[in-house]
Amino acid sequence: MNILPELRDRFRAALVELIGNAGVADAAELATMVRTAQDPRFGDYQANCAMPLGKQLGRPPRDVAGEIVDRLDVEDMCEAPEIAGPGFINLRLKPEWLVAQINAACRDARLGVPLASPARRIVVDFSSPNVAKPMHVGHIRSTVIGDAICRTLKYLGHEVTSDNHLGDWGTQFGMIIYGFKHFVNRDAYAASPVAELGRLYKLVNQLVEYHGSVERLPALRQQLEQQIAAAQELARQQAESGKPADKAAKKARRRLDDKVTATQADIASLEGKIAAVNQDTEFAAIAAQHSAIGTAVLEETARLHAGDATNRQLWEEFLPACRLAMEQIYQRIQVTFDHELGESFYQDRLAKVVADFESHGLARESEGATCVFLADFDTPMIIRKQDGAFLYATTDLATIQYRVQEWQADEILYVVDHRQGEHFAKLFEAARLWGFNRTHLQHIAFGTVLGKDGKPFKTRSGETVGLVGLLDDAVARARDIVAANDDAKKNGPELDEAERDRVADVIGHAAIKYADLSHNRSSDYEFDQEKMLAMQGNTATYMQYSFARVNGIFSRGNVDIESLRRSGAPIRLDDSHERALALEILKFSDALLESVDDYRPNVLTGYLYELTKTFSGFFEHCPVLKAEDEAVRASRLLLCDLTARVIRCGLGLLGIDVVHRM
RNA sequence: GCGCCCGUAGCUCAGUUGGAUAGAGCAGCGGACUUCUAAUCCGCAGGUCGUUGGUUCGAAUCCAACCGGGCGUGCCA
Repeated sequence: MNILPELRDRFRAALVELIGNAGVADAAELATMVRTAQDPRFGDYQANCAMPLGKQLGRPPRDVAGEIVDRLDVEDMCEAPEIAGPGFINLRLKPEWLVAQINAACRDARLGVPLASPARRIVVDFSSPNVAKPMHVGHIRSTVIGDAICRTLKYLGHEVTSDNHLGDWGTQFGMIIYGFKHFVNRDAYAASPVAELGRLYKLVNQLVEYHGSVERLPALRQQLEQQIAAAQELARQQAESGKPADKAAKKARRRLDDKVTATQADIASLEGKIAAVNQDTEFAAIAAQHSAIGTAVLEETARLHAGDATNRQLWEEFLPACRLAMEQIYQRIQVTFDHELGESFYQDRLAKVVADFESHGLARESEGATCVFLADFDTPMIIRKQDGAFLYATTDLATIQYRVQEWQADEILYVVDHRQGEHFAKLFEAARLWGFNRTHLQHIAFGTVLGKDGKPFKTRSGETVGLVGLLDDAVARARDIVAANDDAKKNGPELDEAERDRVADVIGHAAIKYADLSHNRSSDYEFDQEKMLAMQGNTATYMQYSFARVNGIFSRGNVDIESLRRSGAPIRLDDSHERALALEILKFSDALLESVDDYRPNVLTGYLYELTKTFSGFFEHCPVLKAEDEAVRASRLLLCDLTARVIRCGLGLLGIDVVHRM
């Protein structure tokens, strides 16, 4: 049962009756102004629609509230509604209704969560790493958020297709092919292809950046001199004018100074890349031998795309190894995909996409490239480069066509970094012009993972942080915490070494996932290992602990919860903490709907946190095993069980496991 | 220059079509283990919601300007 939608329906009916077809206000919109009460003193739910309606009707809102209440049919669910303040309508659920609902949820394998109707066909595009590069911290968000969205949508009954749009056709393969041709260590490659390919990628990338830096540096230094000169000139002029510097003058100077600082930082970064090579005479010699590596890499890529036999064969040889390495990570974090159609899958469709755009007059040549010019955008979307190569915009268009035609997608979600916002805005507009205007396309944007310094999370040497190392680290920390806690137990340790390992594995991975999911996806967030493994606050560990604690009750009391569930023993809600817990459990359904409404998993984590806190209150005040009589004991055991089931289900929808002991 | 996003407690963050007294965790202070897991719980303290105006019964939320920060901005993805 979705409580909130049910109440809104009832209000809509009442509002339609009240305002009829007067056209003054939209009853459906006013009905959405029913929400959970902010303060328990106001009841369980409140409706705020009387104020705006009163305004529109030109009548006192309290009178309007009264008329809404007169027409409102909630007698089966709620106590008599109360009108408060300027015209709030406060609702309090009837105890007998709550009892009936919580008992129904207890008997329901879906915990009272109805299936969506109608179900939508939704394609979720997420994770999408470049297969030739090792996965790093930047891939966490897309993978974890996308996975949670898929799981939740599926649970709600939608037809979800998850697709990992792998980067398996880009320049990175040109790099590996070039590296393989010039630098491969055959023994290392035989021993571990992926490690050797990773080394080659890193090496070639570094050489490309080295030469690129050497090339750009003189111009950048010149630019710096000009900027410094401009800044000095401005300062001199302002000094000569004799006038005290006003706000605008100060701003102009600071703007120039900022430019100087930015250029200095760029130069320092380039110099760092150059120095890294030059410090090592052997490395410097290699760099000198491969001075044209930048263009050579692009040529290798072009040859691959053109069907060159050698490069094609190398690509076919490398790809399975790279994918296997990725699969291992996905397996480890328990993320699966229905499809993994990478960029290469669409390569023979790209020419037709461009031709289609041209023939429909949607694209035209500009500066040698084929461009789609769109209203509201200063720059065009380029779908074919001067040199004839296609871009990811082209692939994305082909992908939309495929997903709509082959999978009948009603909706396609792209769980991708917020920095690509403009790309997707253009892509969606271009797709609409192309004729895909019945498919809802949405960019599920997310912010950046930051380090302790508030800047994008990097290692001390400035490299991106590898995903495997990060996971290993989290599990190792979890292992220490599990051991310390188990050792400190009153009656001595309960877990053997194997179980400690297993628990640490679950908790460590959960901590990383949950930390990501519990933040509003559109915000940047600070990656803090200590904090995400903390046992207090809104962390996975805290939820898992609550779950384990419930299980502790069952095992200590030798309770066979399965048979108790089947026994049909009724749940009673006599204590206020029991009532609060039951209401929270019944809100699970609404939390899932809200979480999926704008694809924000943090709505679900927030709900679970509320649930566990409410459970703490119950646990504190309501003895379970030592309840006053058998009926109360059974009722409370079932409430504990329901709490555990919701936690397990909710965490499961976030891709997070539970453990029975910890 | 233009565009998008952000600014909430000492720190990290919630707060989403405008609702009643702005919430958590950490850090600080003070309590609670012979009683179902103290990885916990309870209490205290901590705020001009960047600033200034505006819209209205009501603004952290909407609008404008400004201040501060991030990102993007024609041939990478």
